[in-house]
Amino acid sequence: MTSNTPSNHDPAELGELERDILGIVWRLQKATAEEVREEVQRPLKDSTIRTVLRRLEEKGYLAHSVDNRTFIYRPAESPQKVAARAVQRIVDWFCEGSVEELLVGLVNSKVVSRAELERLARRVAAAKKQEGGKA
Amino acid sequence: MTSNTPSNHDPAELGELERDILGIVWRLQKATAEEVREEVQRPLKDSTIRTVLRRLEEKGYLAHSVDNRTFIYRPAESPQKVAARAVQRIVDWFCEGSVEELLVGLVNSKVVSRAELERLARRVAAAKKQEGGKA
DNA sequence: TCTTATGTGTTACAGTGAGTAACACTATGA
DNA sequence: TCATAGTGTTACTCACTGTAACACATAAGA
Repeated sequence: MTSNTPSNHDPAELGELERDILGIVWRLQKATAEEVREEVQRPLKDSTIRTVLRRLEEKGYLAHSVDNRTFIYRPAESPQKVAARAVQRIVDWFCEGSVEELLVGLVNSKVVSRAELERLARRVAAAKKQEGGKA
Repeated sequence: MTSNTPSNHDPAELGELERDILGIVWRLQKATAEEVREEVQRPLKDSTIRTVLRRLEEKGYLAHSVDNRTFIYRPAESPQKVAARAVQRIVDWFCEGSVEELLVGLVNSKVVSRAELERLARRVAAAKKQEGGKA
């Protein structure tokens, strides 16, 4: 078993380095500590990278498998899923659970453009038709 | 001047108590420390409440006016705006800046239902027509 | 087989932020 | 003038994050 705390933690509560490293693993899809270290901007010791990777796994964001005694880390969840959970939290905390409120705010704040939202809605609607309404 | 750091801080980085109290002020629209204390579930000392209120103001979430030497706190920004900023951060961090990715994730994770998104898009489109495309 | 890389496990320490609160000070009303 | 209600200041603890050293194991080469 490699995953620990499934979706208990809050992605927004990650530190900056943790986010960076998580992002790197997401980008590379899978990575060893060494590979991550090559990607990270800051000059960090190997043990630092490994500590962060381990913590990310403890928090449920990563999982690892062992290839010939080398740890290969991979995302335990898709970025989309993690992001969605983060948004869910935001909705709960800041919008009293109303997604509409949130989305209206997103549009008003230009995070999402109206056109974007429309396009997206159409796209989603189309997808629904195709899939026949499954998840 | 009562507002300090306009939108510099990250709403997701608030602690639990801070979020609670911010939520209370948002709900009440305006509140004194005493009023907040009555709303908070935990039995907290007055000074605790006031410390948190002050910190929230320092962080730019609240502003206060003085009514007869009593502080009256009010939101410095709408919840929607704060939430939108929080979402923006999430998009930047977890979706490589792609809102589409995020929204697709939201739908897939059932945070937003397809119908909801469609409705919303229509609503937004309608609003756009009325307002003539202003912010 | 002995040694050397290479990689992991464990442990630690400093800085920061949040939760929590005491205490001192001030002004207002009785 | 005295108590009450409110603010300003300061502080302490805990958890988390960034950062890393060091010890241990094991595969590969001499």
